[in-house]
Amino acid sequence: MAQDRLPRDPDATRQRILHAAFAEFYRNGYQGGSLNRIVQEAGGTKGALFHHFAGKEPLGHAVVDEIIGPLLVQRWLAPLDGADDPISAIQQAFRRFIGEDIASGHFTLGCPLNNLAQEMSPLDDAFRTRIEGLYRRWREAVAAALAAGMERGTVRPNVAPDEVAALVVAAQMGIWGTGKQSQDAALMGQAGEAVCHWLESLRA
Amino acid sequence: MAQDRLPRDPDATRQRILHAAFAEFYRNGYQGGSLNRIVQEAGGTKGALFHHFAGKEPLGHAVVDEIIGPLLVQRWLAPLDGADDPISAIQQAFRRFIGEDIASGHFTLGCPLNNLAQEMSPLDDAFRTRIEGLYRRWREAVAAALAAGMERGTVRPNVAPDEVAALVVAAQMGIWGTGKQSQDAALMGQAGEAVCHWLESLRA
DNA sequence: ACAAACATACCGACCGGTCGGTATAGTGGC
DNA sequence: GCCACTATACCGACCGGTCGGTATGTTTGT
Repeated sequence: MAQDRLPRDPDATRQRILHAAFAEFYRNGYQGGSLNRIVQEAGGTKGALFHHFAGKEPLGHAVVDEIIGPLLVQRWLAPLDGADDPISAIQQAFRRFIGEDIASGHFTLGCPLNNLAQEMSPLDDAFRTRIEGLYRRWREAVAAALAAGMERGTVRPNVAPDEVAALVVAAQMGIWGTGKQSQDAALMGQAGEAVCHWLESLRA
Repeated sequence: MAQDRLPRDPDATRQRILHAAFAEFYRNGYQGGSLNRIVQEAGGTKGALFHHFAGKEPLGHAVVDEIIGPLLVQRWLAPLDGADDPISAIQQAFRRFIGEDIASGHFTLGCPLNNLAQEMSPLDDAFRTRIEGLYRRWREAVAAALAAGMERGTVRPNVAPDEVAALVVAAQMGIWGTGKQSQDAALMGQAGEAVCHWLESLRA
């Protein structure tokens, strides 16, 4: 049979499947996401998917570890690294990514990490633990940056870094959730501004 | 055949199915929720379910309208009615319901309204619109209470009620989402305290 | 150098099972 | 007797996952 197969490239195939899975789960959730649609979107087959991933669940874990995790670091953790003024850094991140997700229209799909977190946490502890690790790193990074800011004198001395970090992350969940639910960009922006005003009140 | 003869009571049957559906969707989501499990839990059959509801989607709508809606009113809207001091009323609601949901263990399942909102908003506009109506009422009630508080002199004059209301509701989503994700009651309580401290800063 | 032998990458038909939904028969209350 | 109500058997669609098989490297013996 004269099959015109694509030239072999296992890594690229794996990445195509992984990105298709991310998009499918982002749109339809993990439970609602279909492996058939994923392989179709990736231009591959079930055989290829099950060659690279042991099943739907390991595929979901790989999406968290290899796609969503790095995305979180890039968006929310990297800007805090060695920031003299953590409050401004957090404000800038909120304003920038709310703006970007509104511009791209992605805000109607919410936050990929939060989507998976809300769907899977009560159902599958392996998912929950993986996701919790990411959120914990996030909260710890915010708290550490605030504590450093208190040392440097850019953050009010009587704030509790852990408490503020818990609300910063919770607010991100809620704001992206608000955008996804309402599909109202202005409302999402309003909630973001409210966070920025609250953070402003924490300056030294 | 010796059937255990339940007395016929259509309204009670409908309510049993409705409450079983609420519990099933609360635990497994709408897409992951199974009609077979619902009728089993309700002690009924598919025939009874499809007699009282035209299908899964109308059943989901009824859960929102007849169960979740009243729950929202009772928890978050009623305490604001004619409150002289809206900030204290909101703080009390956060502290009370975080405490109740931790005590009951329900915090690991998140907020029923937010769960449905996050799952269904991008998938089904009929769901989204229904849920959005509830959230809009909530935000409007908070904003109105704050505006009234400004009139009475219990709220700082230079706050934007709409903005604060957007963050109050977003924070509720995020805090219940944090509890569901982390399954860490202390962390959820911490985030709640952070909201209360923020609200404190808005007093006149 | 070259082919046999093996490992990897991929294909797509097919599996059992569950899903939401339907058709129809039986039953109790006005 | 009628009809709202409930029960049961059943449907096609789709699910995640499996499997036999094939095409494409890579290694190895001579």
